[in-house]
Amino acid sequence: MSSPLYNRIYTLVRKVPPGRVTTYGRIARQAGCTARTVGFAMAALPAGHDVPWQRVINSQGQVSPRRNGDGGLIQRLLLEAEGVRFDSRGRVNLLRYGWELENGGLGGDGR
DNA sequence: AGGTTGACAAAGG
DNA sequence: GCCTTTGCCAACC
Repeated sequence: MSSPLYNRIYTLVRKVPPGRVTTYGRIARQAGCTARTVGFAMAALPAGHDVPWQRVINSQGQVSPRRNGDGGLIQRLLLEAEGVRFDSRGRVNLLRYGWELENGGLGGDGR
């Protein structure tokens, strides 16, 4: 958090409720930067944070396999534990679990 | 100061 | 539906 930008990103991610996921692009737009920056901020997360980084996925609804082999698997398990259902391809239905930041909690879709 | 890489997004084939 | 190219911003060499 050496930069207010990162702090902004972390704050936005913290606002994501359990059982819900969001995309890098949405956070990036709210944080005032691009998706790449958000991804980098997640990678730079220090140990002992309160940021549910696992709830942040890409616009494709898939978890991004970071260089650290087990990370993606951990993320998937954490989301499943929160009630997020993955399809056979390891993808999440953003229309159902996608959290709309601007609305402060959406999900009204529900199938 | 310049070039490459990276947990991405959007557009095109 | 998938894969490829372009653009993006910040960090690392």
